[in-house]
Amino acid sequence: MYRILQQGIQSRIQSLLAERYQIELPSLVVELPPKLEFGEMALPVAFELAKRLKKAPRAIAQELQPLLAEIPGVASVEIAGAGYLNVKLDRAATAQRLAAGEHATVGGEGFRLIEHTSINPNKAAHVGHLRNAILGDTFARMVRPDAWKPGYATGVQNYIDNTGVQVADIVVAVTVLEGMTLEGVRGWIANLAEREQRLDYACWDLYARVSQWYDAEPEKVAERKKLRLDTLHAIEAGGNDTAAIAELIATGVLRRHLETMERLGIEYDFLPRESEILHLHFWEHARKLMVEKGVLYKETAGKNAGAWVMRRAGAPALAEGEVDEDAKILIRSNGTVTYVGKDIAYHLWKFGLLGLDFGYAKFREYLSHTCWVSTTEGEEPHPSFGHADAIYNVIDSRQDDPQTQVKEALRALGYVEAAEKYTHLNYAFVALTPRTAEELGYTLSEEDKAKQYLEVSGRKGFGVKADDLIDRMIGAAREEVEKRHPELESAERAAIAEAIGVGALRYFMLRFTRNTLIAFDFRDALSFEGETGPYAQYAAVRAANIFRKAGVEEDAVLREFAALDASAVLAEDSVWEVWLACSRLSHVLEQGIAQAEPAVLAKYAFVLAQGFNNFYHRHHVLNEPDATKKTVLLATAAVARRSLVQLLAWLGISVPSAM
RNA sequence: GCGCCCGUAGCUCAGUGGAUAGAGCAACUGGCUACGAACCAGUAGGUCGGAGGUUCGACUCCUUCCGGGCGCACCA
Repeated sequence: MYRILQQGIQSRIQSLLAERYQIELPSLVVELPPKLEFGEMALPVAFELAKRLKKAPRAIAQELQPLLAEIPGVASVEIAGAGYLNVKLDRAATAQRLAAGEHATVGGEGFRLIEHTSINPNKAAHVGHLRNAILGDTFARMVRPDAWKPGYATGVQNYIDNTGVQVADIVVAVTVLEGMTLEGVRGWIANLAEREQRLDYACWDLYARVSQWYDAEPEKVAERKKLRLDTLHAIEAGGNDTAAIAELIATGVLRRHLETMERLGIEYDFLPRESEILHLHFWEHARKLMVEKGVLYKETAGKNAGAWVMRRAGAPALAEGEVDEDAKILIRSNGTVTYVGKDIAYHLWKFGLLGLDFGYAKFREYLSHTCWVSTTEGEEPHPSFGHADAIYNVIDSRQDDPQTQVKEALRALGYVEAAEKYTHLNYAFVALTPRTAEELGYTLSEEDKAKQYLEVSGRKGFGVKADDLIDRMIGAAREEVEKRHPELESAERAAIAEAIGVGALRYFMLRFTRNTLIAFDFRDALSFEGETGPYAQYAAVRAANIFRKAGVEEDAVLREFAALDASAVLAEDSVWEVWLACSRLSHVLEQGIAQAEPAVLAKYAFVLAQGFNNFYHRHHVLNEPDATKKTVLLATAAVARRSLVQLLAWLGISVPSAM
């Protein structure tokens, strides 16, 4: 609603300026003033014009003032300071439109592909993976179509590197360290399942063990590393027991990852696997394309002689005969492809530029849709997943370089538009505070204890496992629910605790902007007070409680409200502030999408909840003697609750039945 | 060496070139016979890492320096 009014005022001013001064202002700043006494919208436009018109800002503001005051929805315009134009809205009119559900639409054409999670399937997911998945899932919720917005057609995929060296490591661990055969592995997995033990947890320890084992005896390092490489090659080749073991473990661990993520409401549409990129020869096609266009060339001199390379983004032009030793190697001298090479092929596929497609098979059924996995053969019919118009890769900032390289390959191949629609949704990694590391039972060196944070490492088995964290969050919520609501049935208490625990976790991962490094600490994460998910949930629950106790329906209240003159009640700032905050919903969503920054919404959820809690405390709705005022207060609660529930849904946070 | 990110209250973080730099936590004061306090009100807490520059105006842009982190492999 705020956005609609804002757009109206913007276009009005733009046409005014064009008429009067023949000035084109493509973008116009309209900001929310720091205090309500300055109105609802502040325009510093007079400052901007002062130089171009060679007039004092205040004089310009005075000229614009009466013209702005005529805009529908605007109650008054004041000039403040050196030339701010402060707009006050017609509160009652704005509130009526808001109550009727009017809001700016968000959405557009084109298929958007969001890739997130992408955990190597050789160990349990940890807290760093949670940040990735929660960021990606939230962004998908912000963008995709739903009951509130048309949105953008969206596909969510989770890339599975099932043939990488990490998988080879876990195969070495079970075959060499544990001495299992293919049959043995099958039995082991079945046995774990019977005892309800998590395969990914078992692999977590094995992976850490085998990583140490490689380097444990100096004279055997070369031999063991060779074993690892041979294992990797056997997996890549396929059609042997080693590959079968890898497949069993990778798929088993992948299923666990999907279970873990589903606990947080995170689902996927498609799981492209590296094994298919390999077996369907994606790279061969990409290579041909790149060689044809001269993007990929064989280096003949210098340190990279014999390898096939590609120039880096922004590399300076070369003189005749000069060698670019900084070029990125895509094919090693021994003929094998590097990670970036495979990634280029995969991204050509994403944009439908490769001329090849995966086979597709059903992998998992969610309540509302199917998740597909890549295969060589595949089944028909299947949905289409490539041919994206825009892509978003949720990948940690440590991959900035390779990501830039893939984008550069697209650009160099002439796919400039695709390169521009390629967003690396990057974020800083998650580390652990020394205190939390010690709490988890790791022994730290004095040097480590002094650090601000410690980097998690799957290889070292150092980190907080995702399921453990989720268990703890829900457990902590459960304790609170038991205390507060002993009267409720156990199943309901469990459901409430789950909503709160998950809400707290998701909010915790979203409240930091993407490039803020999170030093994870249990004490912070387990807090349910202040700027947290439960705080926002609580505000929504309180609003719902009003209606439960009053025994009236929100819709009925809003209908009644539509027939009222609410201006007297809305003149009270403590009431109007809630409406104003709610009116910014689509504005903030649009902003969050434009910046690809879910933290914008998380922050806003807190502000909205805070506004409502404040209102709740100042106005005792059910005891209100004046009938008109009571209806307006009820409508305020209804709109606040509706806005909060919608906003939290985009954050993947549900509102429990009680708190 | 080159590239990217960060430095804001005791701690954790917000802050599209614009008004007196804001929250949460922690500390201290106060508020439940209420739509249940997972809440609210208040107090205290700042050379926005340092120095220059651009601008009517800089936490925000530029330069430089100082701290901290990450990335730049014929590892994946």
